[in-house]
Amino acid sequence: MSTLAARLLDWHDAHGRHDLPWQHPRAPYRVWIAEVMLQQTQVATVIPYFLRFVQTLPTLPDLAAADEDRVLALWSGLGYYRRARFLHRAARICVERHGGELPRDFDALAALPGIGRSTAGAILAQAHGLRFPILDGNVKRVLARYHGERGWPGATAVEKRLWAHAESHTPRARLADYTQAIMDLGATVCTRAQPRCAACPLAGDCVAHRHGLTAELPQARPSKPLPQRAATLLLLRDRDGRVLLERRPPQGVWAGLWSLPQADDADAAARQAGRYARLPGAAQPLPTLVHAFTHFRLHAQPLAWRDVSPLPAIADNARLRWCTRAEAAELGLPAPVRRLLEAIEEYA
DNA sequence: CAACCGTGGCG
DNA sequence: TCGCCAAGGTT
Repeated sequence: MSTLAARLLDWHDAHGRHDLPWQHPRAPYRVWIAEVMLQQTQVATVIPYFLRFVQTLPTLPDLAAADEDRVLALWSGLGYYRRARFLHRAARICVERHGGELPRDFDALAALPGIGRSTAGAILAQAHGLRFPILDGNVKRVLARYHGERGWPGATAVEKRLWAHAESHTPRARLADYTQAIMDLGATVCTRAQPRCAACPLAGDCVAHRHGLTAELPQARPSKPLPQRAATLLLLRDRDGRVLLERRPPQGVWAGLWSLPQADDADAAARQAGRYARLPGAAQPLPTLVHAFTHFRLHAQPLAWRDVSPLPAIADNARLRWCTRAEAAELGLPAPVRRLLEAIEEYA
C-alpha cells in the first residue's frame, strides 16, 4: 500500500493543474504574490489580477519602489486590501534587510507582514522545494474528510490536529508538486459541494467516503446573524464632470482606498456637501447599494449633485481630490464605488 | 480567542 | 433570493 503522498503525486502527474500562471516560472516573488492573492480568494478570480500585477511590477524591488497608491490600484476589486499594504511593506523590508529577496528561512519569512505559517510553507515548498506543510482551505477539507475530523476546522483544537496530519503526510521529495497536488485535489475533486469521490485517488481509505460523511465534513462554521449598517455617499460632480473622492482612513474597511465622501444620513450629507462645494440644487438620490462584507452588510444611499462649484478651501485637504473619470479609474477604489462611477451616465 | 478584513460565485 | 464561503493573517 502506497502513502497518501505517493498516490497524490501520481494523480497530480495525470490530472493536476500544470498551467497556472505562477507556475511558469515558479519564481519566489511570483509564488509569493500568487499565494497572498489566493488567500481567501479563488484561482479564477486571482488570475487576471496576478497577470496584471507581475507585468506592472515584475520584481520584488519594483514592488518596493512603487507608491502604495499604485499597489492599491492594482489590487482594486480583489478585496482584503490589507493584503496589498502588507505585501508592499514586506517588499520594502526585504530590500532593507534581505538583499532585495524573500528570505529562505522559515521564521524570517513568516515574520514578514501578511505571511503566516501556511503561506510561508507554500512559498518555501513551491519556490524552493523545501519540506514544509501547508494548511489552507483545500488541505483542511481534504484532511478533515480523509481522517474523519469532526468540528469546524477553524476551531483551534481541530486546526491543531489538521496541522499534525498535514505534517505527517508531507513527503521528503517533490515538495513543489506535492503542495500543488493536495491543493488541486481539494479544488477540483474534493470540493465542498458534490465531491467527485469516484475520481479521487484517496477514496479507498477516506473515512468520510467510507462512512458516507462527505456532505457533513468539514463541519460548517457556527453561524451568527449579519449586522446591518447604513451610510450615505456623496456623489459631487462639477461642470466638467469631475467627481470628489476622499481617501479612507488607514484603519478599518477599505483602508487607504479612494472612495466617495461618506456621511451617516442625508442631513449630514447635505451639510458636508455644502462645505465641499456650492450646490446649485437639491440632491438626486440614486438606487441604494447593498454590499455584503464578511462581517456586516452595508446599505449605502448615494446622493448626487450635478454642476457644483468646488470651494477652494478643500484644496488644502490632501484626503480630498476632484478626479476626472479617467483619473478615478486609475485609483484604488472599492468595487461597488468603481461600479457606481462606471454607471454614472445611466443616471445623468 | 474572537473579531476584523472584500468580493464574487454557487446551490 | 440568500446564506455560505474560498489557496488566511493580524490584532
